[in-house]
Amino acid sequence: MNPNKTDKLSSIALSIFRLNGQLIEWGNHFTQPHGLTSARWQVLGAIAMAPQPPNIPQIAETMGVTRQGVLKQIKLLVGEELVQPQSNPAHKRSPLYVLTPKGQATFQALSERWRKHVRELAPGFSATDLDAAIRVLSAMSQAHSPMPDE
Amino acid sequence: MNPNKTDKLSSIALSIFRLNGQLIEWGNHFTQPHGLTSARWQVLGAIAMAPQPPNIPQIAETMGVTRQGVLKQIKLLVGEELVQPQSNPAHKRSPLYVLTPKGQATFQALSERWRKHVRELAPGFSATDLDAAIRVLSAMSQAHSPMPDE
DNA sequence: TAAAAATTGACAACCAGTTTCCAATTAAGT
DNA sequence: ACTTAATTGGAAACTGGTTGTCAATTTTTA
Repeated sequence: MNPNKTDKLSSIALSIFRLNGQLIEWGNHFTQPHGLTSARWQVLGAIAMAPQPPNIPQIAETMGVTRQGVLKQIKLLVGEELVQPQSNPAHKRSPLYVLTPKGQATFQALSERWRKHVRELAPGFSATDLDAAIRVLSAMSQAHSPMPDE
Repeated sequence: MNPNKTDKLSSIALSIFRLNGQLIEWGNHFTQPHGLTSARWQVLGAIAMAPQPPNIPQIAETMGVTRQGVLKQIKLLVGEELVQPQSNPAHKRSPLYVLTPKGQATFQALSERWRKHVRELAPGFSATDLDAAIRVLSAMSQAHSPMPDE
């Protein structure tokens, strides 16, 4: 076999960059009919999937971005009445966020469309390949995780 | 049927987003001693690896970004004297770009450090897993490639 | 060959993320 | 309990990408 492992890793890194751009672009078109973007869809999902209503740093943590990045999207989502702050008994300044009924409806509709899309894609993939890909991505993530605070 | 495959694809999509951010961040630290960033390193690489000196749209094509995005980085790279425009016989307004000696030295040093880094990582990965990951990423890329111009 | 279409660089406006500050709040240490 | 440290929202400046528009240049086509 031709490219050695180091070349394969390099090629995967470049694929990640390219695919990230493609997925964001694709998601922008996908969510446009619902008045959303890839970024806001992700935040909506992080709130919807959280076991408890999360505050901003918790959303940022699960998404792997900074809390400032989440903050900007949250303000927009609140403005669009898809998300609502909820007073936090444990922290006066840091509200918890929940989906409004409109937000729930939007997220549910998007989830349905997304699942349908992925179901159509799935037959093109082998389950063992997918497992292998998950192993590789998770190991790369581990290997390039942020430095311990210096 | 295999209801797991759809979940696996979803989880891979989220991994892509997270890993993209991590790799960019990691690359910024990695290239900082050379006065570069992830973005400029990638452009430098696209020029270094091209079989012929490319113009801006060609660089954009191989990187999977827009020519405007490349344009901004190119202006910076030219300003830092890592890259040089070269008059294009075939197009008066669209120069071809080559690395300056300084640019070659920088890219070579970075390549060496990168290969070393990846060689250290490689033993943690199975070659068949890497091949599977490449298949998955390439299929996902195919499935979400930009719509044919409408 | 002349006219229409596509390509290209340049610039501006925007989106989504980052870092860097700051002030308010909460948590920890003594 | 008091002081200090860590967390948090907020705003600003910056990076790196996008789209859109425009004028200059190919390229195509009629």
